[in-house]
Amino acid sequence: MSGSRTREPPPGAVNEALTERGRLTRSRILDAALELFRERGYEQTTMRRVAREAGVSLGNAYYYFRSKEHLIQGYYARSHDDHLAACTPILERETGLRTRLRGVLEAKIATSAAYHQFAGALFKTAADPRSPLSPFSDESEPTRREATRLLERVVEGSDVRVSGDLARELPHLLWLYLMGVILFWIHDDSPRTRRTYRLIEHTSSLVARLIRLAGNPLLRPLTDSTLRLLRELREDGEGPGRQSL
Amino acid sequence: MSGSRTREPPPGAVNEALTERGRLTRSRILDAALELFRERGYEQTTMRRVAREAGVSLGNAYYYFRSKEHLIQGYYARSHDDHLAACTPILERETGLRTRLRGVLEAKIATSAAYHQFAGALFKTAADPRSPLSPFSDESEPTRREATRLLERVVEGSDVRVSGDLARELPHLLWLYLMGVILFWIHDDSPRTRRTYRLIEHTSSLVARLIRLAGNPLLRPLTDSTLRLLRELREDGEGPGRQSL
DNA sequence: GTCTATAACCGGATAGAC
DNA sequence: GTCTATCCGGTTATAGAC
Repeated sequence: MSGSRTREPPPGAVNEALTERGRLTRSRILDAALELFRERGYEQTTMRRVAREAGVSLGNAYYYFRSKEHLIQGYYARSHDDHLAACTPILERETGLRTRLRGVLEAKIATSAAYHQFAGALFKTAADPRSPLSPFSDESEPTRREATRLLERVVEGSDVRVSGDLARELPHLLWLYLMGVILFWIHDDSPRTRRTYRLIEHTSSLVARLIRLAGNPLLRPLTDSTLRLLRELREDGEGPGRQSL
Repeated sequence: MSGSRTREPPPGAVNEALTERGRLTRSRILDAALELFRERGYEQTTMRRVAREAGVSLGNAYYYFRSKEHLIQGYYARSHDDHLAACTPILERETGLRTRLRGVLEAKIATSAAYHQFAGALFKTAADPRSPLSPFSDESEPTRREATRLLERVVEGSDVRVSGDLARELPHLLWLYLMGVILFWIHDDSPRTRRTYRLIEHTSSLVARLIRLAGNPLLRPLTDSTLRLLRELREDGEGPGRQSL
């Protein structure tokens, strides 16, 4: 509200401007935070405790992370890296679209398992459109782009050929699909999130079949309208931000 | 944490056990809160201020609303009532599925317009699966059921005939679709949320066409798998809660 | 038993000294 | 870059008035 940003903004996610000691301190704080998040969840973890575990003062923790929420960015980055690593063997081995899709989705859930409880609280702040943590925000753009790129590889490396317009939009649509699966997973309290795996098993097959059908004459008008809609929505955003759905 | 609920739980959403004066006080508090939310948003509204505007003490406000978040339940109820009222003429007049669907969705957005900014913050707490405010929570079941019922009327009153299995699942699917539109709206910062209206215009048409196509032999297997999946997911929830997606 | 008011507590966030 | 001292607002405890 009373926005008078007189001084340099705190480092935040960017490590570049930090000294060697600074980078170390920052990483100590982040490690402590992630461990506490895993152990007792987000809400139950106080900034005071994070600072204490990391061996720094409260104010110092705020020097490196503008807010408690900003600690979550660290989680995002790490999570995506884990996911990428887990996907590589699948994408190198498999060629079936359904199998590739399923493997990538399952890998996301599997690598996130330890943070299932935590992810609920995480999503709470992520859902706020004004939060930099929103998956739709400008600040999340790099991670979002990387994830979309991964989904592009899923299609490209498969034995299914997709035509021009659809090929362009498909990665974005699949990213939305991934978001939906994650949303489901967050709400899934079945043992070992069994239901999410079932959801993935069935929907990956559905989605793969749909993609194959998209070019069929019966569905052609529907496919075209959908693609036109997506393009329009992407284009008519005014001002900066929020353009890429 | 130290949970010793020795006394009766505060009234909360249920008005029944209140005296006339109590009901009045409660409503004064809610009115004050909603006005402040509209004026300055959720975060910027303090409980102290709400109490002051309503002419009661801070403690008194907490007597009627367990937490700041619980004030939001009042918003939900009022919002749904407004929506219902705005829908009635449309549902009585129109018979085309596309038109009915579009009208109902547009009514939701139009009646919520004044709370657009507020809704962002609202969604923040609503996205937490453990929050009673989550649209998927047990506590939201009544409102969810009413909304689903409304969408059932959209289909039933139309000139499109839908077969047994699909007819049963369709209202739930349309409710999910509505949630998706609301999610988009929350993130939509175009002037007068123009993009959301465009989204509704196009997707209502798409969805209506899809519903008509669902019975087609080409799509039959896909339709059937989808319905089977939905039934399965609904059924294999263990324990109470979270059963109805 | 129904309701109101006051005084804390606790944790996220900030200011400013070193 | 790091600390200490505060602020501020959600929440709770509790004392009592009707």
